[in-house]
Amino acid sequence: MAKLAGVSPMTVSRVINAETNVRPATRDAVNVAIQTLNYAPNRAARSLAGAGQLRVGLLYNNPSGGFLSEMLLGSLDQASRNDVQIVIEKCEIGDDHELAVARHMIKGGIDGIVLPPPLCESPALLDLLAQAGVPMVGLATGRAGEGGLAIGIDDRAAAVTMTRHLMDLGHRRIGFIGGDPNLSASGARLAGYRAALEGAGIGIEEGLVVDGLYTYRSGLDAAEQLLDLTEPPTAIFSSNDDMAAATVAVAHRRGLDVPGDLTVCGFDDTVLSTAIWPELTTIRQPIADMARGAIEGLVALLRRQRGGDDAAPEEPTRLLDYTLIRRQSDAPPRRRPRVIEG
Amino acid sequence: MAKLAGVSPMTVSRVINAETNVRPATRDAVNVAIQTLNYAPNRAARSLAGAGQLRVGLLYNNPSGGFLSEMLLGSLDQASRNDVQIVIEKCEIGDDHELAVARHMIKGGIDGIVLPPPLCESPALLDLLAQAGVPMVGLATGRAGEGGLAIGIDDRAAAVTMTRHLMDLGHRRIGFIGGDPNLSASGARLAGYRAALEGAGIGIEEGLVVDGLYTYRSGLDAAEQLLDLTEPPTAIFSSNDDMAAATVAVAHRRGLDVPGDLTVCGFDDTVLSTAIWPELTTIRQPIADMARGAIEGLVALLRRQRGGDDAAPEEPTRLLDYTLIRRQSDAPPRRRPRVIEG
DNA sequence: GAATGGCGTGATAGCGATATCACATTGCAG
DNA sequence: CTGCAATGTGATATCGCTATCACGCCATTC
Repeated sequence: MAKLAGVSPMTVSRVINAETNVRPATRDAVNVAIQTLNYAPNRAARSLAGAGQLRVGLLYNNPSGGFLSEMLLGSLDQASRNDVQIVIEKCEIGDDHELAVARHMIKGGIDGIVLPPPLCESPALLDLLAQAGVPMVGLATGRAGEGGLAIGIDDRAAAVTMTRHLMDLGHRRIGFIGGDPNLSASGARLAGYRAALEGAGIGIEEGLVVDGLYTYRSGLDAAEQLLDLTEPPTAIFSSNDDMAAATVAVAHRRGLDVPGDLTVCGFDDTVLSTAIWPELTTIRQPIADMARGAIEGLVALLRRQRGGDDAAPEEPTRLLDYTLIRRQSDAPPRRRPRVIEG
Repeated sequence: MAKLAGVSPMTVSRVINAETNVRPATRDAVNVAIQTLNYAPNRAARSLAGAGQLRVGLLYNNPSGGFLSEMLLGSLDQASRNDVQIVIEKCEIGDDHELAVARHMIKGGIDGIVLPPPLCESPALLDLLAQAGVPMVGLATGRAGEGGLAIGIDDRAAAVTMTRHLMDLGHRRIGFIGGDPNLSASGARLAGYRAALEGAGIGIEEGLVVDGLYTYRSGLDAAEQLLDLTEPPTAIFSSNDDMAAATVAVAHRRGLDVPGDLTVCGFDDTVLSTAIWPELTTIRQPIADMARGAIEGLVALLRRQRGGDDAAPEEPTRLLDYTLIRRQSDAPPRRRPRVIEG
């Protein structure tokens, strides 16, 4: 019994059902106990006692393996806590395939849905869900849909943090590889980069900003373009790890040492960032925590609805903390080109 | 209540469960009532009172993101089909941390456990589980523990397939980067490589076989070693994708084109294999299917046990099909070193 | 400073079945 | 006719959770 650890029988139930009227401290205590005991509520007892089981959908597109597994881990963990059934489905984007899959899910009888990027930014999909009356929560995004929830990090602030970090190392010519302009996070990251530079009194040089698409290949092209400049940057800040990894590859192919000759930083802290050498300095998003929060928020919303309380959530978008993970891909710039003295 | 019609609460249960000690007259009366009321017992209540739901643990160590997410996807899918609860936990290896986590799970009351590599090859862990009487199933492995199940691919045959593929392209000097010798799969892959070469009448040159540890860094070292040979290989077959990716990086750093100057192949088809350029030709294991099979097998075993039937499974280890995925990292060898003619 | 109201928490009573044991019956031996 | 199995049936506790209401505490309010 979780009650032994915490000190309450009923309160556990409240935590499990993501009810709102539990003091955060108490909630945490219960959660710790849950984790410790590896506790999972008994379905039979729950449904016997009343509360039917909720089913939430998780529709994903094609995030990196690291993102996907963290998302799954977090969702599952929280789902088992809340005794929510999770229905997972993958979709392609385009040809309205995402809509077809979503319709399928809705017909399957889900009560709510979790959408990671880029799906959480598809207007057609959001419309469909709104019409079907299926509440949704956006994962790793800053923008909540109509009446929906969102959970993510402050991308702009994170980009500012990273850019400042590079300036603190002494860099002044910092290249930036942007992400897919259709995603709001891309704009936020670019804005952060700009703001940090301007805040330091360093002008923006448009040649140092190159667009990518978040893919390794696009990173290859972008890096080539930056390193082809007559006065190339001493550091490159890439909007995700895949493109940063590509940048490292290009640098190596050109005989540049990373981080000796070129500092490279990524964003997202995916597996890739530690799978290559040197390992990437990057920004870590707490994906698993976001997923937990997404499920929890959705459950709370659904239960509130079920209880007849139709009030919208007070705080539709929740921001979690990000972390700058420092690894081996950054260093101060060399003072000047290497010259053999003698 | 059926009892109103008949006149008994408990007796109904007896009738429903076909117990013997009910007088025919009473039984008939109850049956009539059942028919009249169109009564059906409540599943939730029954399982609450009697047989509980199965819970199986999934203990993982630190597989790549791709492996993890596929494993999760497959397990979940099957778990929801079989109405099994899954408890997931991560552990480190060493310091007996895996044992501690396993004990925790056992105390948490799991009925069986799924173990991906390398955990499925830890003797201490297998011992612990055997003593606790927790059945286990090994995932992506060829070796079943004592009385346990295993599901995987035929690593040796897969390595033969890949090696033959390289020979079909025209390669004769094929380097091999081995994996952690503590895992049985590593030995099987090496054996397959050897068998294929010998089968083609090509002798094994020991200098072409280098040990790695499945990590990117170890791949870096191994690749350097192979390419430093006075007569380097024209193709390198690496025991996993991480080391293959490292090999590509080393080749690029040395100005070698992949696959023009060097063919590189991996094993596992992890995300990494498509995250880099050129994308890797590799062997795909159907991880999700394996996970499904693992859960399914475990549930069957547990239900059989619970039913008192203590017969061991007919077929403790199941092999699934692998696939050779051809991408852009392989090509026929160049006839001879490039020479400028003129 | 007493009254009021909101909020977090605990106490209690089931949900619909089964296990277990106690209680009638009955049958038959002594 | 008494005594004691064997047999059929009911009473009760219990499974693990949630609904509901009552309680104590604190912050308002006048």
